[in-house]
Amino acid sequence: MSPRKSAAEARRTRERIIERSVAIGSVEGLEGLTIGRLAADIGMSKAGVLGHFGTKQQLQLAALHGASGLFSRLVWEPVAGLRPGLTRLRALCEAWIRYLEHERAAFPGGCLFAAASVEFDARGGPVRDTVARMLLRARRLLVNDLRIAVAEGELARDTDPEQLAFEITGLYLALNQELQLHRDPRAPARVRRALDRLLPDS
Amino acid sequence: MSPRKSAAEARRTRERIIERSVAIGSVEGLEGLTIGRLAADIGMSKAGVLGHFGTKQQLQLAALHGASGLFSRLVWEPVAGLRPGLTRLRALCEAWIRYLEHERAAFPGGCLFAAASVEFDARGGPVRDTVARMLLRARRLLVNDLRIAVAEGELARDTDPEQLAFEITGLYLALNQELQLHRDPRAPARVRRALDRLLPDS
DNA sequence: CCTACCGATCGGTAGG
DNA sequence: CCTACCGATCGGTAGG
Repeated sequence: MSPRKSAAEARRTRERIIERSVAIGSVEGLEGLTIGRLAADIGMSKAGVLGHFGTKQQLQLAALHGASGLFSRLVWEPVAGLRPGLTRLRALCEAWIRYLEHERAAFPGGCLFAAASVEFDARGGPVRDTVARMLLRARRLLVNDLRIAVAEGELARDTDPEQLAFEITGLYLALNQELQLHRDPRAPARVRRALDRLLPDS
Repeated sequence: MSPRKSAAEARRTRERIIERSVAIGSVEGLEGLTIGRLAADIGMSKAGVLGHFGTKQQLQLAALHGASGLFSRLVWEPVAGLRPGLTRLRALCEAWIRYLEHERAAFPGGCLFAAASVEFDARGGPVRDTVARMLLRARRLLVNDLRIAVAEGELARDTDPEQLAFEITGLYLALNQELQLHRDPRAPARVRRALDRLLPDS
């Protein structure tokens, strides 16, 4: 029997569980993420894992919030202080590419949001709603800087920010598929070429 | 005890099982497609279902081949006879949009290939390989007509067919996500606008 | 945080 | 194509 842990230790354990959940979820999906497999991976009992979250659904939501925090820290925060508009937008897009390309430790199965999106898109419930909300929030980062770029005259006046954000989203989905399914390392260069055309110097 | 069926009846039963498997797999994924659920849906016993395929993996492969046949019949065959090059390419793209937009009966959870791609991209095995092969085959349809269009002078000489096919793939992935996850009916129009820019009249 | 346990369901098999 | 069954694993709970 393990001794009761302090609140700080319990929090650290919770973080470790979430980190593993994100990694497993990216490979097996958030439904394929089972308590038993997770517990064995971490070296805990099922009840010990579940005690931190209550239900599997709460664990799935915690994994999504963990992945969202990773995106914020690795993609958004490094560029948030740059000049709003085309400058920040380009840096954001580049950071996003690197995130999909290099975060194999956190996401061995590719972007968790791309995976969870198709896994839950035909269901109801809080997991699906959370995935949808987080993806829209990420897209809003694109739309926001696109609007500023148009207002500042950095992009053509007739640019449709929502349209362009949709197309950029497609590039990231294609990038994820190309890296994960086809293991084609040329994909990042393809995205950069497409972005150069979508976001031209005016 | 049901009487033994004729070979023709058995074949029809097999088709019915595959049709349901494609629909369930599009919603629950090909792992979430369980023999028990499928059997209950069809009104058969588990052993009766499994007898047609042997293993779950063979059932998954049969579902993929069924969906591939659907794509051939609904997307490729109607345009295959058109003039190769830009004409056929545009018709192919439009048929592809309608297929994602309207085939809710066959794919209530969205395109089975998009779903299976993220579900299996981090694993090995024949299901993953089959998904990858089928997606590449579909992309080859795009690349093929893009090459012809360039050779015929219908697209700019410096067009990169592989690059353009990659970008079009991204549009379809974004379309699938937008329709399934966000339920946004404006998505098909967005894809058409993007395609008009990617495949301009020269 | 653990052990011990619950009913339900999983993929699959035997035998007819 | 069925019934009856297998061991394994699922999410979750009781109790400490």
